[in-house]
Amino acid sequence: MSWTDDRVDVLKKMWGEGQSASQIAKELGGVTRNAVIGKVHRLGLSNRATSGGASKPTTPKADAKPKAPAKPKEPPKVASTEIAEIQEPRTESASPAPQPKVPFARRQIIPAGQPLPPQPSANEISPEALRKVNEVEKSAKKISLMELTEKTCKWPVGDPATEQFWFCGLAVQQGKPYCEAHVSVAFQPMSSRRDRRR
DNA sequence: CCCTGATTCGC
DNA sequence: GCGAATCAGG
Repeated sequence: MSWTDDRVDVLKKMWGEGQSASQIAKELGGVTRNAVIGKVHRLGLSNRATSGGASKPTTPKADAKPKAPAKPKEPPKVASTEIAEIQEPRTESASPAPQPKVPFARRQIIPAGQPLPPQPSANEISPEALRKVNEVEKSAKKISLMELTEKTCKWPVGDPATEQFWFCGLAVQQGKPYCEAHVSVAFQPMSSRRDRRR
C-alpha cells in the first residue's frame, strides 16, 4: 500500500494524538509499524510526548559489530526550535521559583487578597490517574487470589477481611504487576522527561 | 517476552 | 520515498 494523502492525514492525526506507531499501523492496515515510523521520520514530525516506548540517548559504542557497520555520521544539525510540550503536572518536585538577583528583596511579595497559585504537593497523584482508576475499578474483572496470573493486574480492591475483596484482574502492563491505570497510581515518583537527542 | 521509537540502507 | 532489519531501551 502507498501513502495516499488521507492515509498520511490519519498518520499525522494519530501521531499527534500520541498514538503509538503500531497502533497507527494497525489502524491504517497494510503497513507495519516500521513503515509508520519511517514515514513519520520522513515527514519530519518526530518528537512528541511519548509515554510507553523507547528512547535512545544513543550510547556510542566503541565496538563495531560485523553485522551493522556504523556509518560515519555528519555533524548533528541543531534543532533550534523546541516544540512546547504540554505536560501533566505529575509528581515532579517543582523547582523553586527563580530568584531574581536583587540584593535587597529577600522574599517575594505576594499581593494580599490574591489567590495563591496551586502548590503542587509532592505526594499527589494526578487527578487524571485517579479518575482512570475509578473507572477501571468499575469494570475490573474482580478476580480472586487464586485467579491471579502473571498477566492479571494484582491491584487489590476492598478489605481482605471482607467478602468485598477482589483483585483488579485486567491486563497488566508489561513487566508490571498492575494494569496501566493502577501502574500510574502505584508508581508515581518518576522523572517525566528524558532528553531525546540522537 | 512484551512493547516503544530510531536508524540504516538496499531497493 | 519506502520499509524490513536492526538497534536501543522501557
